[in-house]
Amino acid sequence: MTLQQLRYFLATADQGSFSAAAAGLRLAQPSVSEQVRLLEAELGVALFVRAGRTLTLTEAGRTLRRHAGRILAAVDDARTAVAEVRQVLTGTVTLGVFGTASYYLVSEVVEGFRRRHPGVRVRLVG
Amino acid sequence: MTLQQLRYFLATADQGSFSAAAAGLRLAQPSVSEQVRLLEAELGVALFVRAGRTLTLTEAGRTLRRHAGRILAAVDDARTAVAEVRQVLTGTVTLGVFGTASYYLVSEVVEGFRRRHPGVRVRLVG
DNA sequence: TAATATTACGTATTACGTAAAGATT
DNA sequence: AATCTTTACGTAATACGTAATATTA
Repeated sequence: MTLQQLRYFLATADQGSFSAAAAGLRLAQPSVSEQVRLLEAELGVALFVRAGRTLTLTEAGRTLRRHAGRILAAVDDARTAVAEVRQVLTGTVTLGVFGTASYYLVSEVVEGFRRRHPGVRVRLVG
Repeated sequence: MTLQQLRYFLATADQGSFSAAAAGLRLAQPSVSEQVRLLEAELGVALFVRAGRTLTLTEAGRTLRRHAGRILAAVDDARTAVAEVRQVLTGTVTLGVFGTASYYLVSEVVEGFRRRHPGVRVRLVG
């Protein structure tokens, strides 16, 4: 089970069609079909009932649909959370330091900070 | 971002080492390193600070760790839920039918049922 | 020097697209 | 006939392992 497969499955379930889902995902239909087929194979259940050209979700399909939505939402949350941290920890900090022994005193702290936050540029101004 | 990458990342964070994580996952170290590196590249943030041979999670890494745990748990939930449905909908139903016109009457219902639950074997006994 | 991480590179897997066939309305 | 799905197959991307290099305790 991959996130990609869950996305393709969800798009197909939403659209009720492989071709429509593929169009929305800007992919060829067979690619979408294949991934859904692989997902079904791994889970050991049919997710759709193919009756002619009409697709219907099975019970398993409806179940997975709910869970897939949750999973993909959690992935988006993760992205957002990390992006926010990156935002915060990607800038420049300018530090004014006065007094002779000061460099010594701050160097240790600054080094530790730099190690933990490599994305932040630390400028020391004497 | 793939589930695989999240698994490798989580294992590495838990073990505090690429080699230990790789051993646990029964993979070669470079494979694990590479996937984590790709994950960092996609997110645009370092997840670990490489200080010598010691790995430490960055702020972004700690954030992702929490979310990754949630995501992978949600995936397990999905698997379990689908497996339960499969369990229920993979058996044999034997239906005793009496009376002359009965087959006609039930056939429509049975066909609909079969369509919705292809995993269930339906036996009709006259 | 023993243990760990990174880099380099070849191989095997796999995701994708195009093309063709099958099926249904 | 037109639309959709599946099958078949070749190609490109990529995940993996082995080997070599670098780095540190």
